[in-house]
Amino acid sequence: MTDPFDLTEVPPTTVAAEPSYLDDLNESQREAVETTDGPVLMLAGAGTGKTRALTTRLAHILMTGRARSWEILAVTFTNKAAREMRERVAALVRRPVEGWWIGTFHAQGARILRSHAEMVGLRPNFTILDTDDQVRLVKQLLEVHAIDEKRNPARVVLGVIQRWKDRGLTPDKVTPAENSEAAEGRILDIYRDYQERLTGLNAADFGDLLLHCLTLFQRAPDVLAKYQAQFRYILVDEYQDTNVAQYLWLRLLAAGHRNICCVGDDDQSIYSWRGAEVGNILRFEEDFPGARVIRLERNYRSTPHILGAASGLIANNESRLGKALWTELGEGERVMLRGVWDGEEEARFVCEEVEALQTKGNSLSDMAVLVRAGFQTREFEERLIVLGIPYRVVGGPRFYERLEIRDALAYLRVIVQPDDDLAFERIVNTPKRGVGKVALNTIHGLARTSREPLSTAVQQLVETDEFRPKLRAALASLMADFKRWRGLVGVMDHPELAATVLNESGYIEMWKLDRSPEAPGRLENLKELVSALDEFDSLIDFLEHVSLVMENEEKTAAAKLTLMTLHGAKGLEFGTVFLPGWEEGLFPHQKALDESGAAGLEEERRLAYVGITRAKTRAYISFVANRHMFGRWQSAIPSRFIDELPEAHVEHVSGQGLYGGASSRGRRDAKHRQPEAMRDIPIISGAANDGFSVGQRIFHQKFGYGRVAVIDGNKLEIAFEKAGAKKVMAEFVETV
DNA sequence: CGAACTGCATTTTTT
DNA sequence: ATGCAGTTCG
Repeated sequence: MTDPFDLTEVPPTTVAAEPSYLDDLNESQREAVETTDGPVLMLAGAGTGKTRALTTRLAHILMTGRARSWEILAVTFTNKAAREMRERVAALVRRPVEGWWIGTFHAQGARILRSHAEMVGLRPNFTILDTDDQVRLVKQLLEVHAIDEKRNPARVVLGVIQRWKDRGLTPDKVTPAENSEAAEGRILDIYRDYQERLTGLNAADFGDLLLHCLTLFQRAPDVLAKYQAQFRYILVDEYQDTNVAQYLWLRLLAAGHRNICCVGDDDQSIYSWRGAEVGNILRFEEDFPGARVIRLERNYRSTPHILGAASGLIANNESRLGKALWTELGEGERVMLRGVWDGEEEARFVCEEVEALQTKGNSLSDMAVLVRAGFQTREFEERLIVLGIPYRVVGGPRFYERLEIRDALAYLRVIVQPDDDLAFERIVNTPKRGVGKVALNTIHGLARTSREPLSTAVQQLVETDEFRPKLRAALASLMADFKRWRGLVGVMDHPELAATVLNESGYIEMWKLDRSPEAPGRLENLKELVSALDEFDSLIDFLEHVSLVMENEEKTAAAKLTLMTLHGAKGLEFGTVFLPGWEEGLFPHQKALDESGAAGLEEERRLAYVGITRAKTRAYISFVANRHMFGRWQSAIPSRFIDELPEAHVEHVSGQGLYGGASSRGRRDAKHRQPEAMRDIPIISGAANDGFSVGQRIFHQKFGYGRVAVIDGNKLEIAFEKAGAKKVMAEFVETV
């Protein structure tokens, strides 16, 4: 100790005693915090204090002066996780934390992209599309390409494109073999056009936020180098959920110093269907040679029986890194297993237990029913209503995804960005202005031929006689309204402006006149939207927030029983967890088995593992003999996962032997396909708008034959033989 | 153009 | 059963 040359006892940057925040950590957590440099894989099992380790690590890097707040990049998947990390780090370092890079992959991607948008053909104020916009765009492209939407629904095509994006594939990188796998190899064309349209719209979808970054880093090594130098430390949460694009993004950013710490649990990888690659975490040591792998195996959440049941189950999986969770908690209760006749009885059983536990002093807020699929909540809700037990269903449509909110946002978008065609199209006939398919086609046709935004096309069309007077007046008034509203930006404060727009557009009125039961709620939501605007500095700020942070702000007042999907439950914990519906076909879900085979089964098993490990003290698993699904009764057999639970940790509670009956998993007849012969070919030939001369005889689809009277640019005044004098766009006139 | 009718599929979800 | 989307009728 007194040897002046022995520096091993003295940490490089701290002089005094060890910082107190390290005291609360166990040995492996501490190792994860203090191994600041070089690649680290923190394998953190369920309930092992991973968030604590991660946030403390971040704080440690700051407090020891290894980096300043803007030099640490911390990425998460959800805004919720990002917020939690921010709050916890802020609490640890106890000083304002400005300008730091803690956020979702997408938010960070967007932040980088806004600074270098021009490198990928965008302007810095690009729009971020929501799913709705994407689907509508793909739909339009399918029409243009005359692809049968029955065989290739827009959602499916978009899915293929998104999976490509998840894998970091820009259109030029998609191989012919991959392209040929769906829709007769025509999706790549759609993908190309889709990207082109996005660029034209100055828009990016979520995948682009990362993909464009990759392109940017490749095209501009100096920009990449700048970020590599800036982010001296990188932290990644839920690494098992990263897709290839995110992996490449991280690898590029970490390439220099390799100070990257990835936290995850291969046993909790349940998102492969949306592009997550478990391979990323399994391959970490190869990707980052010399990586330190630190296992967090001490569990602070669950009793030994619960851990034993979960561990025994997950041990049936082949591809995993392997962990052995342990706990010092007392033994506790075994996992309770119950078989019942049908879903109704299952709901009754669960609710009885809920009431019994409540009587014993357990709070409803500490119990949850975790289901495989959303429809399963229905039977529980019915029973809960009968018994008057308060509950909440997590995972319904989120605030910003509601129809009325999207409509309202579309109005605001058109005000801020007049050439936001997707938004414009959404609201041009909402409320009804008499704009039908035909009128919309006309507008689209003009916009396409003259390469203008839809709103410009409409502006031009209302100066002609193309539309019947009523429609023309309605559109003219809409365009005038937009002009006026745009004039109010900066004059009126934005919540007031939003209210004005919603009122004057007739949108509010539309819902007031609507007598459906949802209408009042929708009006409520609109009010909420307007007041939400208050918290932002401008409309633009607000719209940026909405596209990236689609959040459900739930005000939790009274204690309620939680109903949600297993997927939704990841990362949460409850004293008591009910896991109903453990039947073959439902869990593991037939679709997962059909589509992904053995890998699908393993993912379902991980989902089961996630479910059990949510429980602190009690877990109930139940299954029925008969399940009412899709309007049919099906006899069911208990899930294979039930057999995989170690006997020592489970207990069958009364009501055994009710299941029986062979599984009758009816194979559906192969459906014969209907050849689709009809195609809607656009009628209007794109005749160039030049070459007209006064007196020339022409033909118009709607007004018939006539002669050109006046030529005003691309607007023509025609003396029609039957319809009289009209102003029309040259695009819609054919020479005879 | 919009309302009524018919056929059809029906997991999981974030940004 | 149910809801959605596409087609047909007024």
